[in-house]
Amino acid sequence: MNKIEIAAILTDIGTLLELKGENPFKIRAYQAGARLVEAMSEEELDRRIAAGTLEEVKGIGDALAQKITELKATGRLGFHDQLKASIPPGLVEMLRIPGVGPKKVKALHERLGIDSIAALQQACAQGRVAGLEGFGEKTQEKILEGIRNREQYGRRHLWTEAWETAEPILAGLRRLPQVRQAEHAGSLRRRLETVGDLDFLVATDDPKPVADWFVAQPGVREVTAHGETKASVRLETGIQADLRLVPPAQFVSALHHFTGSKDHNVQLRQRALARGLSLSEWGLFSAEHKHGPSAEPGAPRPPGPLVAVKSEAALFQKLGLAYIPPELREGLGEIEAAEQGTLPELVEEADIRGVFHNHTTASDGHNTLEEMTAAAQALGLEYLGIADHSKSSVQARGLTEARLREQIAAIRALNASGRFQCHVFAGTECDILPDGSLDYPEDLRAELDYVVVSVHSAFRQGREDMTRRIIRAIEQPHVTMLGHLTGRLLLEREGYEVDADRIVDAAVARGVVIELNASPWRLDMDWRLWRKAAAKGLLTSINPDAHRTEQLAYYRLGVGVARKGWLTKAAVLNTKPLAQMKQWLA
DNA sequence: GCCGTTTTCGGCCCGACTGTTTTCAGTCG
Repeated sequence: MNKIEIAAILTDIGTLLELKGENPFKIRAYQAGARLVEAMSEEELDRRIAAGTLEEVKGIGDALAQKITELKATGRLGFHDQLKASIPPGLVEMLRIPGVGPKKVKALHERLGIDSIAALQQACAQGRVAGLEGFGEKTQEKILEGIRNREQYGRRHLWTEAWETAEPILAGLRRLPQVRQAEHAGSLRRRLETVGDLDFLVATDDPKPVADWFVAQPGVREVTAHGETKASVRLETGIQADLRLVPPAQFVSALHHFTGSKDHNVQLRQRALARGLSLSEWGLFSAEHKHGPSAEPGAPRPPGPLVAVKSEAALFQKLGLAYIPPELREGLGEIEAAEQGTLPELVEEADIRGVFHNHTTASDGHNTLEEMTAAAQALGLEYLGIADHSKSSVQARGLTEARLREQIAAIRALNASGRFQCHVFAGTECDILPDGSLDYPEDLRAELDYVVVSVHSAFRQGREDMTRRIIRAIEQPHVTMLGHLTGRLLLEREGYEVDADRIVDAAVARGVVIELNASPWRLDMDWRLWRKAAAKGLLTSINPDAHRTEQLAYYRLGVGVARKGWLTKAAVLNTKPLAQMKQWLA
């Protein structure tokens, strides 16, 4: 059983315990355990299990260590099985309805015998839910609405889609006279590959007109909250947007707070407490009153003196930390690194000098070689790598060997013509065949400036076969880089299963690059794997995989993801200027 | 269930909004 599966079971235990009404801190311990397991590499997990050192990880104690070990060894956990058997599966599903949490599910189940979404819908329609203590007409109506829209509401959104929705709203907010400052926050600002909802933050002394404007925008389908400090709407696309309104003095702490992630915030607040401070969206306060002798349980806490901060950097500094860029705020070790001064100097958009892996009309692209070159030059890029599909990708009009030779000649001629300053590298996206051999022979690969190798067929081979197939492919001569490691399409299709650790090791050993495919649907290899891979010496190339001129700019999206993966300029091949790039490829 | 330069027991991050209440529980982020 791998770490993802183990983490999923720990999370499931947490959910089931919630439905049982268990101690919330016990539930949190399971959830935290799941995240810790996920954040470990497979190797580290194996090593710790074998050595019995799981408990050295802060947040994993006796009970979790034993359960994780049992799951790894047997793939099962008696505790989980029993728990699962004691709770109807429909109850877990009911949790996905907005406004319905564990307490409500428990009440519905115990008092009305409701054990599925279908039964709940029926009970609401019959008016039985409104009569329940703690429920009412509005709750019943909200549940019905939530059931009707649950597919659309539950969906996450591609980062680009969220960005395109958010930008005009942010611009609108900034135009309002009452707005001093406005920013987006949340996973959009952290550049997570998918975004659940949009978070906007506004500094203002006069919140009401701003909130009123927000809920009255075109495209708002439903207003779910409308208060003095917060307004929430559901947009026509199903995406939820939250607006937070704070006085200008609180803007910094609120921006930090709503940028998150949750894990990062929890860790930072714990750090604040350990230093006698209390951190919330309202600012950084002295916390002595909380632990002082006069503090009574349940008594309202007057805030201690405010510790003034003018910027996020100053906020981190007050807590003894270097500035942590938003992309890194995932609670995955950035606070420790900021404390030790070992945060990386992250790659930036301006560092990118050229882009590899792009398609033309020769295969399944929509623009010609010349159009793509002109567009790359317009973006200020020094070089463009063409990589059309190889012959086995028939559906993508993959090039025969003869056609590829023609294309190489055309690219050489274009470079010689002097029509563009932007240099074009002749490459291919060569299929990795099911047995790990390559779609073009060695002599043809040798004629190219670079070779990307990718899997486009036989996705269902299984983890071991797929891993061996890819490793065999990258160990052949004249292979420059591996394309999209897992072939995933975000929100559409899971990637094929691979042992990323072994492939990374093989790539490092052969000096092969693994691409960071920057298409918004792919963003593959996943950012969570890059930090460790780069530490092993792996080089990446941020590749737009453009099929039309506008998509060349996807490299910017890739830079955001590379930053999430802690990558520096030195870890990214296509930050090299043209002359160095030519040398490197020679 | 986890954890300890206050503690091996008694805490565990913090606050807003809604709806159902008349002082607060549940949900959410």
